[in-house]
Parts: sequence; C-alpha cells; structure tokens
Amino acid sequence: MIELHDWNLSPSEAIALQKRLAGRVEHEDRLDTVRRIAGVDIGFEQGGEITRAAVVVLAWPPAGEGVFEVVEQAVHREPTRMPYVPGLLSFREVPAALAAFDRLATRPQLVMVDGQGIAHPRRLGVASHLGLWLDLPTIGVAKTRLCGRHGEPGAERGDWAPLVDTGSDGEETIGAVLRSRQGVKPVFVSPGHRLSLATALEWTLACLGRTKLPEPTRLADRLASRRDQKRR
DNA sequence: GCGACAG
DNA sequence: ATCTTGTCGC
Repeated sequence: MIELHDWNLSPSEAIALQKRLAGRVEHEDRLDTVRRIAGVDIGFEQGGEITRAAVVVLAWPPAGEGVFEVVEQAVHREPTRMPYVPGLLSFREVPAALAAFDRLATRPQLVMVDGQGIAHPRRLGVASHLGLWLDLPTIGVAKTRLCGRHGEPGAERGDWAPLVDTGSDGEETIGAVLRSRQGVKPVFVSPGHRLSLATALEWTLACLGRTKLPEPTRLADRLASRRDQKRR
C-alpha cells in the first residue's frame, strides 16, 4: 500500500495517493497555544540540480506591529529528485522541507508554506501534504493561482474574495484571494491542515508585516533563495 | 482537440 | 523556481 512517506511515485500513483490523503486533512479552530510559527520555502541552486529547503521559526506574538523575533532557522540542501509538475509539487519539495525541519531544535505550533493548501485539484497541495506529515496545523500562502475561480478582491489590505472550484461535492470554497497590501497583486490563502479558511486568513493577516507576503513565508523565501546574503 | 498550469 | 539592469514610485 502506498503510504504518506512514499515520494518516488509515478504520476498516477502520486495522484491516487493525493486523493486518498485529502480525506485526512481535518479542520480545527483552536490555536490558543501558539508561541512559535514557522515559515517554509524551497529554492534551487546550480541550475536546479540542488534543492535548498529553508525554515524560519518566529516568536508569537510579535514584538511590535509586524515585527517578529527570529527564534531559529535551518537550511537543508540535497540533489533535486523530481521535475516540477503542476499538481505534484509536494513530491518535489516536501522531502527536503522535512529534512530542514529535522534540523530544528524548536517545534512550532503553526506552519506557513509557500504554495497551496487545499486549493489544489485533489485538495492536497504542498501545504496540506507537509502538514499531514508533520502532524501540525499548516496554512498555504501562494503568490499565484493553481485552480479555482474568483472575483477581484477589494483594494484595501485585508479585503478578500472567495476562491471556488467545482469538486466532487459541487461548488467548494477552497481558499481566499487576499489583498495583503494595497496596490499589489493578491495572495492565495488556503487551509493546509487542521484549520479552517477563516483561521488561515486570521493568522495570515496577523503575520503581515510591511510587505505583500506574511513574515514567515517572506523570511523563508529570502533564506531559500539566498537573498539574505546574495546582495552586495 | 484546446487551454491551464503552485514552485 | 531561475536567468538578470535599470527604472518607476512611495
């Protein structure tokens, strides 16, 4: 039987696994004990030959408005194992992300991932898959759309429009198109694992600093792409 | 058959 | 994702 930790699967096997795991993405609403929030992202080096996973752990609550203390961060590099295939991103990125998490001394209570949660053709985007593995609440924050339809959200920070898609149960609200900052393209927020869309939106807004992306994801992005030291 | 398509 | 300079705007 194909399991959660199998990564080297054929496309059809991977799709079958996603359909089966999607039912295990449970929803919960209480996150009272959050003290550490992690941000995860993957970058590539040497023309894509090397996969670079980065995790940044931030303290909650923030020290000031949108100002978070970095508690810990970790990077893991390994040979790239899979090409990018829309819909199968987790098989390319999650193994490296897990290895980066293994290097942490801290265990976060909430994880923010650069990519979709359930806003995925089979309702199991990279944020959901990672959440299942870590058994932690996760939120997917993507910069562009993978699937679903939506209207244009309002112009003010915090305005959002529902992201809907036709699934096996008819019309389903799978996420939100959020205006995280005035005058910029919106981000796509969706529940990853163990939380609702309303809760995902609340935390995403609460983690917003001065930029388009929430701090956890933004900092992980910088570390994964070496933008934190690449500048001269 | 013709598009669409996270990172 | 990544390859890449300058440039428009707050």
